[in-house]
Amino acid sequence: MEDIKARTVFLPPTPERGVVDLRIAEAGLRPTPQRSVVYGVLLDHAKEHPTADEVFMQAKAQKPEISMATVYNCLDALVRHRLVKQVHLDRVATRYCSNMHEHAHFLCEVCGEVSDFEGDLKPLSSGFKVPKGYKVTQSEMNMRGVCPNCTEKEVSR
Amino acid sequence: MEDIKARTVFLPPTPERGVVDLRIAEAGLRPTPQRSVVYGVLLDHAKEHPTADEVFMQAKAQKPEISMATVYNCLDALVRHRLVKQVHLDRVATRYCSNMHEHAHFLCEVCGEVSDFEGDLKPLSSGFKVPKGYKVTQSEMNMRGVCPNCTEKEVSR
DNA sequence: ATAACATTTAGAATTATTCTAAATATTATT
DNA sequence: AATAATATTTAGAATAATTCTAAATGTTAT
Repeated sequence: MEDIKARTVFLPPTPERGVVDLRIAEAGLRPTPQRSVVYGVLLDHAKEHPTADEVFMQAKAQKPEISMATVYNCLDALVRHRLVKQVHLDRVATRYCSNMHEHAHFLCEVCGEVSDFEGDLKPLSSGFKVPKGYKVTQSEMNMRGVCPNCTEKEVSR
Repeated sequence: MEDIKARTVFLPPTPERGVVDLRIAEAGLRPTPQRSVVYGVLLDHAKEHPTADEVFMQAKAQKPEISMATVYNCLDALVRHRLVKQVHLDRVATRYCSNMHEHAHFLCEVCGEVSDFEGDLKPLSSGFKVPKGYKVTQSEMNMRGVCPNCTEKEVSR
């Protein structure tokens, strides 16, 4: 079945339009229509970990005048205000993630799909020795390998 | 002092030329002059976590005919054969790391310097729940924040 | 109402990376 | 040793992601 537990554990229900603006405001950002759309797209597509380009296309469907530059501006603002996280999985496009619960990312090297893994990113509890004097504000844990779907297909060759 | 423990803990002595070729061969790669130079640069500059472009410039100093395409080819070959690791810290250029001991990376958001932190990247020991069926072959842990040098400077303003 | 400031926009510019096809080097086969 | 097959390197073009720029628009403060 397509219902892989790892991908569903964390996802909170998508908030209604309006709540999105509230969250943006709470984060200390002015809730412009563009930011709402961009953040809304990310909340609706948290599982897919979309790239800036994918966000742009989705956003455009809702607000045809929006520009790529604005998407980048909004994404940067949302990241700075801790509403979304950047995911740096490989040499190509950065992905964005609106799931702010502690979790790691997994990239399937066969199909390219990104999944969420539960766990603690706080350096100490995750077993990393942060040397004295370093102030850690963000962490990111990424893994790669083969997802269950692709393992199955490989076996049946 | 500049001698930050976190950055020196892991670094093995740079192997002599020839040993470099041996290691490349052991990894199952043909040791071409270009690969030796590229791998040598990475071993000599492990602390700096250079980008492809920085590797290119260093390599060029030793072998002026080398091309950027070759640097990318070599880096990819070295990564595939597990002699070096890619470090994906942000939206810009990928960095390369010849230190294959278990460790995390830390990016100082003020000065941009990358440091190594000791710790275990194996998902289980680092506290991540890998769901059944996922095969993890590589992990990467990245943190960001402010390094001791920059914290000091900020305080003294 | 006006000034100051923030945000958005289109498009150009930049940067990192990949692709392409020819040249060169290496290894295997005769 | 000569030839064929294969792998690697090369320069440069092409692509893709991201950043920059300057003008237009929108918002907040005076």
